[in-house]
Amino acid sequence: MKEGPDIAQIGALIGDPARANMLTALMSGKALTATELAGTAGITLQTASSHLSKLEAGGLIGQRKQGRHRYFTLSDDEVGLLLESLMGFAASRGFTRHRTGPKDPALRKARVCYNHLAGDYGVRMLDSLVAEEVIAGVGDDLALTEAGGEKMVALGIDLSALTKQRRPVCRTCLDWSERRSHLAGSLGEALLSMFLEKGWARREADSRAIHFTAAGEKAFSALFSESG
Amino acid sequence: MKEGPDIAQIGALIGDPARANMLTALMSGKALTATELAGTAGITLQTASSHLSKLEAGGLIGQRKQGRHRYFTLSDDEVGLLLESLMGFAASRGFTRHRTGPKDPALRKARVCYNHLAGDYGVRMLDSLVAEEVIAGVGDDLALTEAGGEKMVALGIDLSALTKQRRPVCRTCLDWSERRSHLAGSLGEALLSMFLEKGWARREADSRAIHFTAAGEKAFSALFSESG
DNA sequence: TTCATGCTTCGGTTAGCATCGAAGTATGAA
DNA sequence: TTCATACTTCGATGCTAACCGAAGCATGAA
Repeated sequence: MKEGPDIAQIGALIGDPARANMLTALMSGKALTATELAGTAGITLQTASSHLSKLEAGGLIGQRKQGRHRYFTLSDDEVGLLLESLMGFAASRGFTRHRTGPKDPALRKARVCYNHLAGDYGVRMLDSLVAEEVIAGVGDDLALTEAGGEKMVALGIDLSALTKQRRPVCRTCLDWSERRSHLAGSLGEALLSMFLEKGWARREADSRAIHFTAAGEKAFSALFSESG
Repeated sequence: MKEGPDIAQIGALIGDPARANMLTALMSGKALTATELAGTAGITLQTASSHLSKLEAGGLIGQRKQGRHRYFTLSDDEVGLLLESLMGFAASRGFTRHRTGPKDPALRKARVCYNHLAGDYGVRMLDSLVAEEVIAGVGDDLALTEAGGEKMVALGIDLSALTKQRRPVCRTCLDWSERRSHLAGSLGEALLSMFLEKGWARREADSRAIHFTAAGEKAFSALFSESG
């Protein structure tokens, strides 16, 4: 009689290179079709289909049909957090797949972590939010302060929509490149959406990298300065 | 050219049932021999040896020779944190290996998480430490307050020894049964050691469960009351 | 209806790896 | 030295699962 949950099954799900590549691609937060995922994994459509049904059975991904396409996404934030922490661990043990390519600095600066901002910018943002006492709490039990809520509303965040959701508004996510926490949760998602909508930043195609415009950099730094 | 660290390799390492069982056994924090680990995994010594060398090559475990024995342990806190978070995720997706056996409530109440206290008691302890402002901080960047440090010294904790180590003094670890954070890091380890040394609690054999004595319960509750 | 696209299912092949028996090495005890 | 214990290495086996070709199903366009 073994104790506790079975980590071998999820390990095995993530342990296959093709599946790991698909999951990493889905960390971009985009909904991708089976064909696209097969491409990034470098396998045929049949094989990809088999992998996708396994991942879905394991609760790691979900799909929604739209016409004759099937769009796959990670199931929820939890999966994103787990994958990001696995990446951090992998990096700490020297499991890398690349010879530190040209994309690498961009990824470390700012990238999508499923649905929120990660990398140097993500960590700096959380640091600033804490320093300004917009967010308070210990461990993963973060919460918006009252004054912080007002600031977010002033920024144009629809706070009531966020709090209605079942998932947490604020949550930490261990950044693999910075090895410190950045902000996840529905607020983290809303802030990234805001950056993109306001044109402060745009997503790179086929990558998790986020590129800030010059104006965006300025606005971001003004809002989330290091001094708080 | 794939981006980021390679999560497939660690996934594969953890994904084999025999290896997962060994790692889970090592979450007890005890140093175990190859023979013992082979027993818990239900495999022969040869097979276990092969698995152990793979885990060691992957940086998940380390060994120290002592006479003709080889004692294996998890490499460091990081591995423990990762495994615990994997257990939480596995539990959330319904990957369990047991029919909620009799040991289960004991594990959820108090157990070893590699080298610190987890379960209901672990979470309550961190809550109390935060409420009493012994510990402050956001996300994983926890720190002892000045007053908190004095309290720990009063309890008999050798604070200078803890701060000399390279690893963090305070750290959060996501509890798989409570789905909230408990205290890890060198302080978390020191506190658990103290409980065991003072006879407040003892470890169950062949299990991660921790059993508190009646006197221990009382002392623990007095120190870490919910009201703070 | 006819054709094209997107994806799944089936069947058969192949490769990798977990497994164990047997032999080899190292440490300690007698 | 001799034997026993603890573990590793080698070699062979067998099973699983990843993989793809081919066929089937569903949706949409013409």
